[in-house]
Amino acid sequence: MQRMTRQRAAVVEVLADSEEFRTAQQLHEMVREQGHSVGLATVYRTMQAMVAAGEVDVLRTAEGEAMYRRCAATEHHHHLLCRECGRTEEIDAALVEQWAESVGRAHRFSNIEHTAELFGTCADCAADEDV
Amino acid sequence: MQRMTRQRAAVVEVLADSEEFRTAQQLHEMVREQGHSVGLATVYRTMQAMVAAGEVDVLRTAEGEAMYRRCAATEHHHHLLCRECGRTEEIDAALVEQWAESVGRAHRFSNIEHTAELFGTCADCAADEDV
DNA sequence: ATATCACTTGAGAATGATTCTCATGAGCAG
DNA sequence: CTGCTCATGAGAATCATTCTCAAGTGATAT
Repeated sequence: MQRMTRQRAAVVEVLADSEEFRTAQQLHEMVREQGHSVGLATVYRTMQAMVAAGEVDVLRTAEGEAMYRRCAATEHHHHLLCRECGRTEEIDAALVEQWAESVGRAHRFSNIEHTAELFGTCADCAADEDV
Repeated sequence: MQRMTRQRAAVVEVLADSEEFRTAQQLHEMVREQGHSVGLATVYRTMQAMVAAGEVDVLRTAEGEAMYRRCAATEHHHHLLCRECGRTEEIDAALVEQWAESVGRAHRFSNIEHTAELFGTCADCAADEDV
């Protein structure tokens, strides 16, 4: 049902060019820097649709802000995010899945979901701070 | 430096009587149901202070809303939260700590922090649904 | 008990992210 | 090309949270 519009294309393109997680606001600004004119509401709508379609990852900062990133892997996974530069590593976490399952079972909870994100300072940024 | 005021006492009491995680808004309402009059801003301020002091746990719902709960354990830990009734299990997650550390090291990230919460349906609520 | 004073409070304004409204615009099937 | 329907955008609306600042009140010394 999704129509391909100029706006949607612009948002998708910016997202595709970006390695890291971005807030909707950042995406909006990036799109206009590219010369396109797209409403903020449209950025939000596009992100919602893509999240629903499993085409992007979402995560929440400690402040509760949503961040989006294109997502190649369709399987469930987690992230390690540099809090300085936003660089993101996609990490495999079979361990966490197992942990979640077993803890859930131990407490007799069903239908377990979980969130898990790591934040840190990447090697490059840590080096910069020594200056 | 924390003064004990009527308002702060009321908030602390409501929190103490509550087993589960509550939003600031819920706490505010509960306090007034108890007959006390406390401003919403004060609830937020009190929660901020208690979080800083490590006396309460915070977590974010998928929608980015903050929820608070009194916290006996002073050590770092995680939660398993029933999405139906809000019931909370405090879980030990030495495994997750180790995982976070080792993943961080593997990617040469320093100063690792992490979030991890589990959501599910507890046995009681699962039983109710069969009706 | 009293005065003192810095820390608290509360009502409402301010902020910031996100969602909604609705009139207008534009894909796309026929 | 036409028409129908969904998409868009500007701004209003919503929601959680924080800020502002005048007025209130613990804690402490007197």
